[in-house]
Amino acid sequence: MSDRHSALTSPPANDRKGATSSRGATREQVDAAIRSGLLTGRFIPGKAVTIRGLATDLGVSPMPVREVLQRLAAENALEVKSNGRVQVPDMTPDRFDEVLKARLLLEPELAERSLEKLSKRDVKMLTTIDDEIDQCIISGDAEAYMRLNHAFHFHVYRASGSKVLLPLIDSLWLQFAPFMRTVYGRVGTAILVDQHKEAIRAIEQRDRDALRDAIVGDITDGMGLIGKEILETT
Amino acid sequence: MSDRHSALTSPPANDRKGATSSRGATREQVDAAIRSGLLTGRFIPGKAVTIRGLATDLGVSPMPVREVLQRLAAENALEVKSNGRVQVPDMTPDRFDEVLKARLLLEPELAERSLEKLSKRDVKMLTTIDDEIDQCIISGDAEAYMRLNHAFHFHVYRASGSKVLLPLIDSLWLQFAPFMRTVYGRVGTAILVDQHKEAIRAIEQRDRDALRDAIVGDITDGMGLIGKEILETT
DNA sequence: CGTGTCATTTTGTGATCACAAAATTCACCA
DNA sequence: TGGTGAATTTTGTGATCACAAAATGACACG
Repeated sequence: MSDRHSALTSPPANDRKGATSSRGATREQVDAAIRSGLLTGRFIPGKAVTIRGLATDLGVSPMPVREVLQRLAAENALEVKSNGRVQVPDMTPDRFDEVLKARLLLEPELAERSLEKLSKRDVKMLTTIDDEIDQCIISGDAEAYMRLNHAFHFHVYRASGSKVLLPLIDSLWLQFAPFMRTVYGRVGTAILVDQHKEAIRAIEQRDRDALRDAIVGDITDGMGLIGKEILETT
Repeated sequence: MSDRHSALTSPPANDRKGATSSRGATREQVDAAIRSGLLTGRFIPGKAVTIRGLATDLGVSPMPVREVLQRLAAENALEVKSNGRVQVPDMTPDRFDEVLKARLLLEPELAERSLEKLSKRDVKMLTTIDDEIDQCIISGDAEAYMRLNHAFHFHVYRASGSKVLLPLIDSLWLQFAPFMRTVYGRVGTAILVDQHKEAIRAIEQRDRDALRDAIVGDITDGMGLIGKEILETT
């Protein structure tokens, strides 16, 4: 067994300390790897995640993995079952509905707060990201789409400088992302509608309400309609 | 040094295995202890929290403490500095304002969703808690007040059965509780106004808007006015 | 009296180990 | 052939260790 579940980008045991080797560097690397894996849907909901498995995949000892798994469990991105087993939580209709409503509650709010902080440079960056998103939708690259969609939203939200709402939204994304990946895998990316252009226009025009509407539209279009899939497929 | 910082209820190395010894029991015990300590203000903001210190306080090995600290750091209840040191985050005006607004955004919403699930038995329980709260305000027992106030709010919120919003609110409480404790220590508990009675009445009458208003009032009264202390004392 | 330096202690981190519980495999029998 | 039991492997957990970085304190010097 040379290759494991291969949910991670598994650099072949490359232990180059050339990068930053400050305090807790290994843990941060593991954290970033697993987080990225969750956000791009490389982990399948319901599938068990083992400490030793991830450790060998990432070429580190089980120790930092244990801590990271606890962190992600605290953010409800992972679920620790009663037997200690860790897995990506299964999505239920109730949970899906709750995450959707929570997103609609928090994200337009934070986007509006970001509005005044967003510069022309940010608009340029967002436009670049959005262009790449268009290509991903056409080419059907779901993983890249998810990564870029996350980048787009959080580029906006991060501008707010929020230290409270932003982590909450982060938690929400970690919760629905793995499930959405399975949805895209089933229905494809063709059904995706790009609502980002209206958001960009709203930012350019400094229109608070229009930005809120664009975010709301993006969330409902991205999750709302295709999310109903779980009600029939299960 | 026999006694440490004594931020915990330090049972004298009582290793009673008599209780539940299921998987991860030690970690849960440590988690509950530290969480409770944060919510009742037994940890001072800005003060460093050491792994070995807590471990010896709780009579366990550093290992479960490490994991719990990571968990709480993920919830922004603790802060890991660049040198790896863990401390209770210092409150800043910006952060305080953000937490306050986030509470006003989430808690009335979840309270409203709880409304239909709350039974007469719950009203009875809430009334009992509120009576004890009154006594704490009179006697000036800030720690008991905080514990009961938390119990009151979360008894309402838990009824909603929420698995998404509830953890987010949990995170918010962990963030502001330690700071509020220092506020109460400075201005006393006499200034506290009890808004819970209106909440109870709203629940009895199944009045959604009244419940929202009561929760909003409780949050603003409890945090809003006295929170302005930090703007002058700093 | 203040200040910089050096030795000591404390602390976090990653690794490894031992153990128990759980899951898995597999042989054996009805 | 199908299921049931034990044997084996896997896995999480708590503890301990070694190491480096950081904090602390002592002490000498200006």
